[in-house]
Amino acid sequence: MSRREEITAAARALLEEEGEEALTMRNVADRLGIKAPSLYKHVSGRKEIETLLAAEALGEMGETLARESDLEGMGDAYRTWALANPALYRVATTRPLDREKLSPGVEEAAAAPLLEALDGDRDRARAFWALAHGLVLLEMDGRFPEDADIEAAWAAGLD
Amino acid sequence: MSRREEITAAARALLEEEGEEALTMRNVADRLGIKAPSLYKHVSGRKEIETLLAAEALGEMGETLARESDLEGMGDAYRTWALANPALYRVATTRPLDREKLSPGVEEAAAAPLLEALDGDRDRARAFWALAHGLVLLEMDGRFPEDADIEAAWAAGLD
DNA sequence: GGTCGAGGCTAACACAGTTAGCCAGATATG
DNA sequence: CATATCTGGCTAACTGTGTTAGCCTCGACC
Repeated sequence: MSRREEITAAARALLEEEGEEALTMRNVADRLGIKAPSLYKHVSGRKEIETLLAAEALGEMGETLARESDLEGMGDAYRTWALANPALYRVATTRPLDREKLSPGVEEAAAAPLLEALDGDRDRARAFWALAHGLVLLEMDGRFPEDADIEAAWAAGLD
Repeated sequence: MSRREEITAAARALLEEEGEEALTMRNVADRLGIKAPSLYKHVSGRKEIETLLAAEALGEMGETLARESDLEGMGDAYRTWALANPALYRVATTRPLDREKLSPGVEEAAAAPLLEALDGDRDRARAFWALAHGLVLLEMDGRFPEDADIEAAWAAGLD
């Protein structure tokens, strides 16, 4: 496990255990028994850590979707994963990620299962993605009252 | 124009002209020819400024939607407004807003036109909202390539 | 065995939000 | 009219953030 990977792991643990605002250079360094400036020997800064996390998250989401066969299953899986990893989900999907540093193909791989389930129709895939993304974010942010889940059925109703 | 309103206006101008990360207490204060600590005589902190901005934004979005009659028009209007006010849109719709301080009814008013266009079907209204929200955020974050707008048609296709 | 890079460290800077406490001027009160 | 109070500004300061500069040590390699 390279130092970069250890940093990514520490960052992720921080995100899961203490939430998004706990992802600071000093906290990450603490987890590794190190001082914050030393992190810069391995990583260009906080943004790069976030990019590493995004890559990891996108990979996992792609795998998760790939395990499903139909759209409804993918919707459920998407929601379940996101709600199980809310802070990581936000880091990975909110904010514009810089594709330079992202190893190429990560995004495509994440989208592939969905695209396949929709017979390669990119527009519908994007619409589905947007719907899932919107639902998850609104739910995470508590923008809905206490019902809501019927919308997963709506995603199915979409097709 | 009360001091609170002036603060809100300054914050909004900052958001529009210089982007989200320019929304700092010191910048807001500068716009008013004041020092940052003085803001606390009128506002409890940064979070409250964001709540004020959210209320304003939700109001405007509600008005914007109310001007349309069908779902497709609302989709276009929603997207147009969001892309014209990206930073404000983010502040208003991202992050959980505390409803305590929000004058009650603001949220309902924003949602009302959409709900009416859907004959009071809350689930479909939420699905539409989520779709629009997802599309806008993904577009704002540059998560799509350079096509995309066909999805607006998809929103129509949804119903 | 000397060289040198990898990977730690401390000190420091700019800037964020925020608090405490002071002070002038307007405003209200006796 | 004089006095008290309240409003809304101020400076100084604290904590926590990302980040940079520069030093030092240890282990690997010619």
